[in-house]
Amino acid sequence: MALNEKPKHPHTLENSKDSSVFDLLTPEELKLIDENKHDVAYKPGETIFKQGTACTHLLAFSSGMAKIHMTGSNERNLIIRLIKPVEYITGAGLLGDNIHHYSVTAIENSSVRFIERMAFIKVLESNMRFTKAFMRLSQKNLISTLNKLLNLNQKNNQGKIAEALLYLSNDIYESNPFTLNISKIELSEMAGMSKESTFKILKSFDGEGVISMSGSSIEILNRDLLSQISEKG
Amino acid sequence: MALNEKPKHPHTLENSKDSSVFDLLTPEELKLIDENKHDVAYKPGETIFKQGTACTHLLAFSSGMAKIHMTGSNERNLIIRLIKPVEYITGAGLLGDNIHHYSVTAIENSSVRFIERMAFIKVLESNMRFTKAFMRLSQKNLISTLNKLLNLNQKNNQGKIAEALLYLSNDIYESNPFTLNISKIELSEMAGMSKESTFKILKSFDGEGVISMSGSSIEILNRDLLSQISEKG
DNA sequence: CGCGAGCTTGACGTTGTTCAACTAGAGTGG
DNA sequence: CCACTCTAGTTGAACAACGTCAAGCTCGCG
Repeated sequence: MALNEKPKHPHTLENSKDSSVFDLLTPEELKLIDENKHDVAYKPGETIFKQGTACTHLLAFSSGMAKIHMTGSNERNLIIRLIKPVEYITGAGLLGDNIHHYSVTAIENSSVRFIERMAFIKVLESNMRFTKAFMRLSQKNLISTLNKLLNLNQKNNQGKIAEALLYLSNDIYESNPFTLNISKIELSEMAGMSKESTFKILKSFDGEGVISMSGSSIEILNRDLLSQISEKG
Repeated sequence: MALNEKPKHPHTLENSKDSSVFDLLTPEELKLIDENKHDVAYKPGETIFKQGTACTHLLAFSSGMAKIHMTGSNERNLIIRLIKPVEYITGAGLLGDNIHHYSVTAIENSSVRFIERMAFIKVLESNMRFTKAFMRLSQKNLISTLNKLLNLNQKNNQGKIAEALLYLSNDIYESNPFTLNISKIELSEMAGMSKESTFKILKSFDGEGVISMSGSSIEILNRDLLSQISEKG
């Protein structure tokens, strides 16, 4: 937390209201974690871990913002979702094949706590409330991935952009208007389409009065219509 | 198992070699499960549970075959994956919001064991080896969902069909040639595209000697080329 | 017998990607 | 300090991919 020099978006800090599953631990368990962790600070654009590498630590994302993304055989990039504190990241392989199945890259100055796999597993073994809370978090991630799968597959490009804008306003920035801390190219990678299509659709939304956009700041003017576009898409 | 009158595809039974996580339970734990379960038999096409309904049981899929699928706001259907025994199904909400986030429908005569949520949670609490094994299975599901997300988003239709055929041959039927027990419309829902495109691509693969298809039986003739199409797609 | 579902094919139009060209700003090295 | 380069952003035109529509076919079932 102390590592985060000057967060551009103060709301990321407010979100520490998301109570951490680690609050469920006993002092001894916290001590075990504490003896088997290290903290690292990242600047925007820096890779926290990369898809395909060995997965040996649980990540506690403490401050800043990051993106979870994947690369397929065609070198194109898909952003699965954005990460805000406090979030725990397993790389989808921590308890299985010990391989990271996606990459995580910092978007803002961020601090991350790396907790050694065995210490994490020991705590899982000793604290069932923690384990159950952790399983609930995992299920939430699965649900959001399933919804993303459905949305990207079934919606047209307008629907995908509408969806992405609502996601950013509701879940990430929790404000309206909001200022993007990701490039519009990254927005296109979130929506799973070409950057050109993204620009054109944003422009048309702006022209039709659904949103108002200037530079990287966006205001949703007609939330109902945007929701409809996202639904019908 | 006894419920499955006449499986069309004997390989589904052979797959009981997938050792069940329930083998890790003690006699007392098995007794608890046994006292809080019921078994149901399904015919092809019957709904086992539906997206949006309350999620109160863990499903142990014991015999037959089924599909996990989702429906979006546009009424179109997407098949997430196929289910063979033995597999455990949480509806993605068993430990979280207690809502099924996808539907499961039988493809063949199938038998399913419904285990009451609280009995399952009690066993989780009493048996950490079981819990860890269960978490590993959950991560495997997440990984396959993430890969599906990437594939459907980044591959062209030829690549999607190639992928689907390889999945069916390698993971589902574990044979070549194989006979589809799903319709080609369902194949198109697996690949996330229109049925017409599916037909045309299958026909072109057949014409080019990549596969040989007659009715619902398909043989992969050039696995390397099919893999390449799936990769490049 | 008739109906509906799956299947099949071709024509057509839309959507969305690709390509190409250009601007602006940030960072680099001479 | 200027030229150079690289990336993000922006737009339009051309093209390809894909979905939709329409028509007809077969088969199993009521």
